[in-house]
Amino acid sequence: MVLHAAVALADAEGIQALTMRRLAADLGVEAMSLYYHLRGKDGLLDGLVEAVIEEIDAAVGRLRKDPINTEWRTLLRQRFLAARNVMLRHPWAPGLIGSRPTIPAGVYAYYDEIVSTLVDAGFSYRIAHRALHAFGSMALGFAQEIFRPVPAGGSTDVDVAEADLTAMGDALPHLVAMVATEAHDAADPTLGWCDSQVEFEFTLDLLLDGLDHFRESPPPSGSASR
Amino acid sequence: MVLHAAVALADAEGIQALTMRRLAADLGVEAMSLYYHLRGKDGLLDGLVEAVIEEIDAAVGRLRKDPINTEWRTLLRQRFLAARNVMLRHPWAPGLIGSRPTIPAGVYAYYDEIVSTLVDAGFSYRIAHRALHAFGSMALGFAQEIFRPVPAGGSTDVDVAEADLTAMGDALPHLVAMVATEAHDAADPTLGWCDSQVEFEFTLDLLLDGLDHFRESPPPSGSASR
DNA sequence: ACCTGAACACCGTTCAAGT
DNA sequence: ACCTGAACACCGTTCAAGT
Repeated sequence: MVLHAAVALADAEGIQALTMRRLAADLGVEAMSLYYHLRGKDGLLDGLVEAVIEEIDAAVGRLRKDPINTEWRTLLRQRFLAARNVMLRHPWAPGLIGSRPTIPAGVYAYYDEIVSTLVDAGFSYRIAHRALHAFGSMALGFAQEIFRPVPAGGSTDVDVAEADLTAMGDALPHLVAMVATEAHDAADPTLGWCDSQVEFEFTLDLLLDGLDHFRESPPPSGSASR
Repeated sequence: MVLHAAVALADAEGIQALTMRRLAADLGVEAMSLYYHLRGKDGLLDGLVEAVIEEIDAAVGRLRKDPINTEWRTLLRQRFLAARNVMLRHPWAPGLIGSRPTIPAGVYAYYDEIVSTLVDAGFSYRIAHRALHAFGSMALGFAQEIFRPVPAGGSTDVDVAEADLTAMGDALPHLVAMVATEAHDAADPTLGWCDSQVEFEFTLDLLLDGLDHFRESPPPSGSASR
């Protein structure tokens, strides 16, 4: 298994040691042979991301079997702790996922499950969407504008993410429904369905409100919540 | 100014286009000339990070002049929004800061100011520390274990961050005090002063508690906060 | 079906040499 | 003080050729 060897190499010596030539050497083969099995280095990196997602899914699957985890709160809590454990085993993973120019399908499926948990618990799609942003790096160890990626080299096609999602169709029912709802309700449709400024401020206020309870001296007047 | 040209190049064509040879070409010079002005490519990247931090500091300095911003909440809120604006101009910056093997001094100073704002508002150092983790990517656009970096290639020296901090001494009074307090109070000192598992769960519960208020259907029994 | 050698266009960097 | 050419050890990748 070439992917398994790649994960082992990245774990042992860091992602910068994962080189086509080095990976081939570990497999006792010439670098050019890898191109028969992989779609270049990008294919390799996409494979690594999928492998990590699968590892998290496996851990979450085990959690699901435990009857203790039926409540949305503990379900998400356990899920994120499981994801964190996997990331601690593969410290290169968050950075890799965050830097991939295209979002591997497994990541969408992962987020779809989170939205599913939230809406089943009584959250609206709008709040589920905000929760996704708020979780940020808690969910997969990296924080990025998932649904409107800035491709690091220009080309800010606003609709690309939406097109991607609807193309994926039935496999991601909750994400598709979420996007549909948000796009319909949007105050200014030209902004696209996801106004990341609003999401950012929502998360920020969530944290500031929560932290405020831990203050040990009285508020210096007029510190009402927003 | 070589740093200015580097920022312009990264802004225009992405960080992967920022190559010693390409940067030199933009400056009308040979690649080898850069080594006279820069400590290699690492020196260039460190310089980029410092430049971005300075840009944020400049924006925050302007905010400070506005008498509206005296309360900790609005002060931090405005600071993070300013940081976000800078990051939007330099989309490569969060990833770069997060991937740097060593943390540039300006980043420490930046966090020192945040801690200062928090303790002045009545937060304990312990909670200030947790707040720092909770803000995560809000503060600088990237999420990482700032104070115990995993250097992506092994070598997990637990005390390195603490040694760094104390060495920086008087320039970072609040950070130094925070580390001292936490190290003293630590239940298990062998863990180091920063138990990132605890920080992770604190942030997670902060978010889950905050989100719970937005649920639209009643809790399915027994959904007490933790 | 699977692997390979040679080659190409790139990297960052050193070093002795130029002005 | 500042710049340079040649060279080195690396990258990812193509392509025609082997078995």
